Amino acid sequence: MEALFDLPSSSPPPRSGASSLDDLNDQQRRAVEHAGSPLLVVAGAGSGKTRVLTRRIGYLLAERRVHPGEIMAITFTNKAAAEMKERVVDLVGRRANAMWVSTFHSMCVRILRREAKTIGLTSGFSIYDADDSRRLITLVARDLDLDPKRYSARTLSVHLSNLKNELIDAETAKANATNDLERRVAEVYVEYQQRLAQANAMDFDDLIMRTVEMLQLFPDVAEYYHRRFRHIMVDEYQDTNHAQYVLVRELIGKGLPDVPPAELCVVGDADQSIYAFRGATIRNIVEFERDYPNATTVMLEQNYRSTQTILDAANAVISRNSGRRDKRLWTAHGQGEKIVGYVGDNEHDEASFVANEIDRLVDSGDANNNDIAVFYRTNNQSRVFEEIFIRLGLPYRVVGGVRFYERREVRDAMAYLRVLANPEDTVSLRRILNVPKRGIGDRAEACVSTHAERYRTSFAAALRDAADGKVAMLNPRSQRAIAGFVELLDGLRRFVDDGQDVAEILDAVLEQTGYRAELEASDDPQDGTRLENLTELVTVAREFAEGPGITPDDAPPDTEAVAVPESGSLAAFLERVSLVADADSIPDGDEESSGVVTLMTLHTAKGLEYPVVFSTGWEDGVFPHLRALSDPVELAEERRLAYVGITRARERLYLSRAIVRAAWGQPMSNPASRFFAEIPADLIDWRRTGPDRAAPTRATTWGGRSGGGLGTTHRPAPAAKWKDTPALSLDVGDRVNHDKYGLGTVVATDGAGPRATATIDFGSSGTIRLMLIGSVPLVKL
DNA sequence: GTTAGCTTAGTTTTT
DNA sequence: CTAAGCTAAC
Repeated sequence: MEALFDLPSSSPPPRSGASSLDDLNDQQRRAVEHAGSPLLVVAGAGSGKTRVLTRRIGYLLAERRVHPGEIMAITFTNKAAAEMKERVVDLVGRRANAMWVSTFHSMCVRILRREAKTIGLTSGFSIYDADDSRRLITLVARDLDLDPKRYSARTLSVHLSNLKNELIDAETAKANATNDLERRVAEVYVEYQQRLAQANAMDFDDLIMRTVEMLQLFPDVAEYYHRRFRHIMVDEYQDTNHAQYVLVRELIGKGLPDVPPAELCVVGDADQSIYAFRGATIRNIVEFERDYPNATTVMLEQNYRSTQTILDAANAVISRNSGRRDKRLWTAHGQGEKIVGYVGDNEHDEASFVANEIDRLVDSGDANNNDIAVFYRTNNQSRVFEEIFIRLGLPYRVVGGVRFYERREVRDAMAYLRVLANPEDTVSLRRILNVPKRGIGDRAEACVSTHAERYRTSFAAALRDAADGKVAMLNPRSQRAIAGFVELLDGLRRFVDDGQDVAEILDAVLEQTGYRAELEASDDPQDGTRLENLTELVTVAREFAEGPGITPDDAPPDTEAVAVPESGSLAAFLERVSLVADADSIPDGDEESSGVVTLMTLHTAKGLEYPVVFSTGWEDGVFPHLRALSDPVELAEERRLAYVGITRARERLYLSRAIVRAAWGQPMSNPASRFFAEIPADLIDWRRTGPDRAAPTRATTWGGRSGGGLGTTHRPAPAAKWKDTPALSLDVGDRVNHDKYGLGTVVATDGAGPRATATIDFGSSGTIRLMLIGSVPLVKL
């Protein structure tokens, strides 16, 4: 949350010789100096890409006489944007503030608010996040009588998002639908967009799509931006989706007689693309040279972060992905320590190994807690680590998981604020209609909703009608409750009209709605935490309101009439919160967070680095994830995730797995991650390779890819496609032999395809549930 | 209209 | 196992 208040740091005087490039390597320097055609910087992990970006900006300003106002730099996170701006300010001073350095989304919001009139919007529109969007989809799907099993809000939401990421609008989707699912999705899409418009709201994907739409539809608007922005830079280009790709093209322009296309510089690493599941296309970076035929490419391969051992492991793993641009990271740092491997009997054993090892490293003075990070594939894996860390009194911090702004109580409070700012915000309005309980139940809500539909009016207007007794079938008790609610909102809105600050408004909301009182009266221990979170939110709001007068983008007052919300205002607060998820709460070694071990998913780890990294849960079915095992495309993405994980480590890397891990309450035995076999054996020092008693025979029928866990010699996995399913089809009663557990009898089977499992009685070795995926070291006798 | 108990379905998630 | 969503009884 701290990122909410990142202010431009008080600028030290510009360093003399801001444009001296002596401290850059040849490639970095080429990237900084390149001029005149589109530039792709392929920046391997740890190769100093942020440095190149900021220095390039500094160079543009100092040497090429570019005005800061002509530069737009786009990132994916607010944190990255704030960091970049800060570094440029350090380099060239305050005038850097005239640049636009922001995320795709906040840049679009800024443009959309400025041009709201052009496309028939009110500038105070709400921004719906995934949760809001899903709620609206649920409402729409229900109204369309869709079977919630076949068309879950989740599924629909994924499809809608994909369409928007491809810039396909509702009508086109409808016209092009070829099967039942597509037709249904298109129907939902059409209705959903209507409801969004009615609620004066946009979802995240709309922000991009509508900006593109506007630039394409209104050449004069586009021309304004073409004239203004002469340099466009995009960070993490491998994470852009199609819509963002087109947006960049539109911002650059095709060139006019007196306005050549803007100069483009993109930076990225296809090997670190791990967000394909959200629409990111590796294509954008891979095909850059085709998209921009006169483009220049610079490759940054020298790594300034890790030891050669770590880089060798990373190179070896990622080289298994096909169709990639070959790129080999190297360092001048030297070989360094071997990677430490560990095989635990179960996840608790694995976690205590990690904890003990951390203890040892800290005791011996090799590391501080805050030098250390523990990575895992999925959030639920953090639990075992937390348990043992608590037991041992090891200070830690979990990044991610349920985020502050996603907590129910915080969302409820924010929904009130949103309704106050945008009365038509239906999703927020319906969310708080009966929260806290005030006797407006499903039935009453349905009556109001029906009324709104019949009279083609908004839900908000229908609510007022209900309060006035104009809604059919509504019982007097509900009518009174609704009247009370409408009055409550009107009362609260007066605070807004009086120009009270966000904190005061929020406080009034919590007080007058009885939300706070309800939590205080509760004896549910969870409610205590909820109360704390709300207090925290009030604090956040207060700091925001009292913050020095800067606009949400840290932008200086624009000379043009820009519809940026007034600083510290309710609208500004809402915008900030909508566009900042607090993934920025990552401890970065400063006072507040020193001495704390950091736990996070591999995804969250991207862009970070730690002297000591524990990457855990290296098991087929966990990492790579079960859902990726049977799909080569998804498997390739998991491999990139492994690459990201490995390259986060500066000096020491630990890779571990557990033989048995509880999954959904049941113990599951997972084979070693196939990625183990992709790391040259001589890079790993196995601290433990499995149960001490085990001296199993290797089964060879399916390749025996038991990973390094057996401590056997490294054997490279065959390059391409593994048939993971059906690996082995078993029935109750079958006799089997397992590498580790020996002879057993199948007592139950469950699931099909990649999810098939068998519960097997191994006699003295116990009864264990196994996944029947390709690499399970099991043979049917 | 509310709530307790049941069923069901479970990656990752920068905005 | 756990959280969320739904049905059945207060």
